[in-house]
Amino acid sequence: MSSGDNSETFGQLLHGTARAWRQKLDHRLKPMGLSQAKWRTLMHLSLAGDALTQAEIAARLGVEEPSVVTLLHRLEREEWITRSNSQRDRRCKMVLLGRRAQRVIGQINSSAETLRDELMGGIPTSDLQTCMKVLARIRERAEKTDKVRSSSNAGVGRRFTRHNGHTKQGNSILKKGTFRKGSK
Amino acid sequence: MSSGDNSETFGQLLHGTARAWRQKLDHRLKPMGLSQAKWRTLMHLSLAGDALTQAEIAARLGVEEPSVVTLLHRLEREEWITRSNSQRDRRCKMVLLGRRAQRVIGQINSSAETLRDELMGGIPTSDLQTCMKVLARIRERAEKTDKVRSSSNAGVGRRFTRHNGHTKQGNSILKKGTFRKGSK
DNA sequence: TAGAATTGGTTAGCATACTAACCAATTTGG
DNA sequence: CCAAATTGGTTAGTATGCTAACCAATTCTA
Repeated sequence: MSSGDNSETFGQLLHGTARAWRQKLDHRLKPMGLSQAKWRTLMHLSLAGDALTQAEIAARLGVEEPSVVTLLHRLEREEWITRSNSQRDRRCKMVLLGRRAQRVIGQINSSAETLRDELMGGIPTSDLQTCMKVLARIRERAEKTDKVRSSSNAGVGRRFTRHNGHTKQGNSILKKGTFRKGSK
Repeated sequence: MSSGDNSETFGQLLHGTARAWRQKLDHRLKPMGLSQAKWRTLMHLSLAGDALTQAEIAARLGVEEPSVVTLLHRLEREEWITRSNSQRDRRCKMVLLGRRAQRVIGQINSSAETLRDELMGGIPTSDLQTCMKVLARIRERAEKTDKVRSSSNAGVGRRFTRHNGHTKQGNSILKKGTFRKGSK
């Protein structure tokens, strides 16, 4: 019982808050046929202003690639996005916003922003900054691989690798494991 | 572009941090055959020191009841818990820690606590407190039902309602909707 | 006290995310 | 240039969580 057992741990609070936020946003976006995961995908596409590959989307969303596969399938089925094969790299699929999304992306973003303002309004900016600093620090530590000896790449390395002519960014989630089998 | 669009929004950071924390804990607990969801369930049971109903567990975990059903199924299948029918209320199933869990609950908790210390160590206590205050405030707002007119129950009411002789606590997640159909 | 409402639990169906394993294309190294 | 490694994408299987709809037991109320 060494640490804080009174009331609630930081972790519980962190998860509960993230969950409540996500739920609320899902609820708000529902009438428009969206959810947080979908909205975030569209938002990143809109922000990029250009087609992105699935790998880039995964990196920006901070999720694994298989997760975006099904996510994009759903978005495509509902005509929020379109996918096409890249010219320069036949492995890649370029994802871009469909008409439907372009038409309502503004509304959607402003809905998310309204929520943001409702949830954070009135909280002193300095407190918010402290909070963000703390969260960033925790996330940074939590994202470090647990102890897979390899020393020296603790830094920020390997950003903006351009192989296909596509710009890549690695927005945290730094592809630690690689889990590829020998492929026989 | 009224709010902070530079670098990263608070929401992104919040979710990313929660996700990274969960992933890390899952990874640490994996060798013991657990995950965050399972560990949290066992922890609450251990903390209660007594059998709990599924509804109580749901409330403490901050998830919906159907979610605990499958969670408890998995925990039962792996012999972490046992379930039995309540004497006083035949609707209830009392859930309690199995031998297996009792034997290792200490280890598990200390594993979680070690992680907590690793992630938060070195961060000024006052910063942590500010952060928790901010999070609590955000969560509180996010948990308010969106505008379902019903006025007056904005307060903290309806806690520790005891009907079956079981103690209930409603640890946030305040059963807003109730979504019951007329049952014909 | 009988019917209505509520509560505890469940099932069905879906959304989101993960790991493991794999294929096809591209890049790298000798 | 060719084999090996890497990279982009996918499928399969699982975990976790949700809403909707329902049954059975209990509590409330007229």
